[in-house]
Amino acid sequence: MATKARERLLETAEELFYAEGIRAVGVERILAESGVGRASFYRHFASKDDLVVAVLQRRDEAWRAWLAERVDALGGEPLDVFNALAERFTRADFRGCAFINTMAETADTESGAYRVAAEHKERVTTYVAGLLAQNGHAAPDELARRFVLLMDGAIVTALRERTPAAANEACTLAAAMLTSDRP
Amino acid sequence: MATKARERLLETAEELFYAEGIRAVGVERILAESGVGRASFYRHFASKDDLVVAVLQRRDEAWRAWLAERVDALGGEPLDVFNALAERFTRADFRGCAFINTMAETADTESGAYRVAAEHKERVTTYVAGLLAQNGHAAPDELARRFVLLMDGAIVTALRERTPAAANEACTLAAAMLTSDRP
DNA sequence: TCCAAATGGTACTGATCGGTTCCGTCTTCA
DNA sequence: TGAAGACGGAACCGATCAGTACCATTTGGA
Repeated sequence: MATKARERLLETAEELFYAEGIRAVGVERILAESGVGRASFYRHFASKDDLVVAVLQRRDEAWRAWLAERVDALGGEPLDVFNALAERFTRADFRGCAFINTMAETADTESGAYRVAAEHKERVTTYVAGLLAQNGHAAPDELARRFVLLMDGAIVTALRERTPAAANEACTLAAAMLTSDRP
Repeated sequence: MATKARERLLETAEELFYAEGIRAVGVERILAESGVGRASFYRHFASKDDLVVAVLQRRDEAWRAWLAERVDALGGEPLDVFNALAERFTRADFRGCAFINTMAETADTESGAYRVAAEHKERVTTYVAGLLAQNGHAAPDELARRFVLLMDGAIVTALRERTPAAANEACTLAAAMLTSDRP
């Protein structure tokens, strides 16, 4: 067995969903591109929706692990999240935030996909709050909420401008917020 | 003729596209909900993509007209754009920014839909720059870019939190940016 | 009043959607 | 070596997709 079919399905689906959108990618495409048989697909996932949820959960963990790793490598300060984002924005395959995109194209807020996406943002917020607390900032929860607002604003801006400039601007705004916090 | 078929198609499609996503809404649905015949649809629009572009152009103008009207009514100061947004966020049918959503679910940056969406954001930026210049702020173009970043961040945050709180937070960040600009 | 244009309804196309079923093959481990 | 399970391929299902063709009706203007 080359690679496990399930793993190949998750990898292929993640790439395609992120690049073209969840609804735009049919099961057919995923099967063709992954080389997995139709029957095997439905042995691993009850439905396409199941696959979508699994893909998003997987990406949530990978994304947050990546962020923590990059922030740590860049110095471990809260503002480094924007430097990490700037790196993402320059990637050729950058297509915004997979979770924002999911919420944008998934109307049903009760669906599994929407839930996982919303949860991802909360977890990122929690991570940023920890980072802020760790660096001695007061009211880390409130600051973290604004950090994520700036991060999402930067991501959406980068998606339409296709340049990493937005990361720096958001960083500047965040820096002003932090300094005004403790003069 | 009750209402012109074309107008009914645009209205119905705009509602459905915004509420459920462009790809999620088929031509069938639009016809059923608008009461327009299939043939009439294709007499007015060469394809669904044509309708999508027309809907987005229409919404772009309506949205910017709405923003200008609200800002004017609220006092005409740049920060009022966030108060206007707060009003939008409380609407029961609020589902984020139609243009961000369009870019999120449209992978092809060359498509008409993506182009109209990206253009919309530029026009909003231009409007905000004018507002800033009108109120005597230096470097209005640069400030406007950051304003729109904050607006988009607030919209995305409001979409997932389903509360208008993000508008106030973005407003606070923008206010800090303006005051640090001229002390 | 009469005619041309606009309209709504229906039937149809070929393609694709998500999902089920069966079958022959390959891998893994005892 | 043998058996069990994982696998890929293909045929098939009903539903829906965007789009076309034809026809009867309604409308607005002359």
